Amino acid sequence: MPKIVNHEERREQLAEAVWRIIRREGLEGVSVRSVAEEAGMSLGSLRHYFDSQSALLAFSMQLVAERIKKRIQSLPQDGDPRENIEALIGQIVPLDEDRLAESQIWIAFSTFALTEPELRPLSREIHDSLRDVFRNIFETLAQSQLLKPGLDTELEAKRFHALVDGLLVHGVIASEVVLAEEIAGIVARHLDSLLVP
Amino acid sequence: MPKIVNHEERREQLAEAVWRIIRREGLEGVSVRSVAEEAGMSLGSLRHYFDSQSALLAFSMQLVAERIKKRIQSLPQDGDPRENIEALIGQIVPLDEDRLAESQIWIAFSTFALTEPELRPLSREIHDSLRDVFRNIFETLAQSQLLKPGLDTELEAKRFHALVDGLLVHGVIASEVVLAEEIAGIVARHLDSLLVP
DNA sequence: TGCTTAGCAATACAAATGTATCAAAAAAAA
DNA sequence: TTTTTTTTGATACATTTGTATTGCTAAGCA
Repeated sequence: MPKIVNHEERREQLAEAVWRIIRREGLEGVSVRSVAEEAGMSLGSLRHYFDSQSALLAFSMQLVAERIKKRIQSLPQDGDPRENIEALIGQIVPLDEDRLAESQIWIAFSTFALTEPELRPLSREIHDSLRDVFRNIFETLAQSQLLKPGLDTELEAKRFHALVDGLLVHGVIASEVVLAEEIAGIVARHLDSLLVP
Repeated sequence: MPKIVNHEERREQLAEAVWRIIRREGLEGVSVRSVAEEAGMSLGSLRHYFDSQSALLAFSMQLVAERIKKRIQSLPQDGDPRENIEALIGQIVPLDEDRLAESQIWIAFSTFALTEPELRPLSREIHDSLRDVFRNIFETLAQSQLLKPGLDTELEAKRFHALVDGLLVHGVIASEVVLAEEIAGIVARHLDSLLVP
């Protein structure tokens, strides 16, 4: 057997190189050559781990989605419901540098996926699963009588989901201006308007 | 003097060709050749109207921004304040096919501008001017005593702005699923929660 | 009628790109 | 040590890309 190389690890290294290029130059800057150089390996090496550029992009997109998903799933579910929700949102919205990086990468991939049949299903799947998360939140809140009476849970879930994604976009577009506290404050205000005191 | 050709009109034709390609194939599909073909003219012709590809892209982005801006400015300001606001939002959010097209194009350009120093200022300018629109709305509402008491107008402006941009993104990502009435309903619900009855 | 010049089309060219091929290198297994 | 096989690097190639050049066309002006 030849040199022992952790196949999956190498693939993740390449995906992370893709991410760095996306942040620096956008998806237009991602070529097989630029990625290989960024990852410090040769073109032939990259080709050994990914049969095509689109396979590399699909994997890179999938990986960032998985990382976010895992981080969300590993959140402690103690604390009161409201704290749980704010912790969850804090994993989505760009409150710190890491989250900002992820948001930039995710926006780039999502936009790209709009016209790439190969990536679009994945993009939609992530979007839908996040929508379901919001649905669950509100159904649980309603059952626990924590929601103000008379609210349409389905509509409120969609409204909150849109607000959170809007904050994510604004955090990326105006990252020097939109402060983390601002985002947190808006989320807090929204929850105040929905939950019983 | 040679053949009389409306210079500006030709440039707009080319910009519209760019838009069609963006909708169909994304910004990656926009090359000087594909645009020339889409517009039904030769490469040399295109070059005659735009010195470079980035000039073409900058103009195309500027033009879509101007068209939206003009449409917003030409809105009748009669009707009660709430109707004015809903009419304004209706010009931003993808409630019909034309608005959906504009949203798709705008998202593509905004994402592209994140890493293109030449386009970024324009993107920020549009973002900021829309932010000011929301600010004005809420300041006017507050002065007219139409806002529920105790609201932070600055924060509410940002919250509404984020919600609207989030709805725009969701309308584009899930255009087959997110219905126009849904979007309108969410906006209406949000205004209900802010305005005095 | 001829002249001037904006508009246009064709061609060229270097650079970058995705993909393919192939042989060398390296390390485990025999 | 020899064999085997994954890993790696180099090179090649056809396409596509942005840009530049050059000459032709056509329409208004003298």
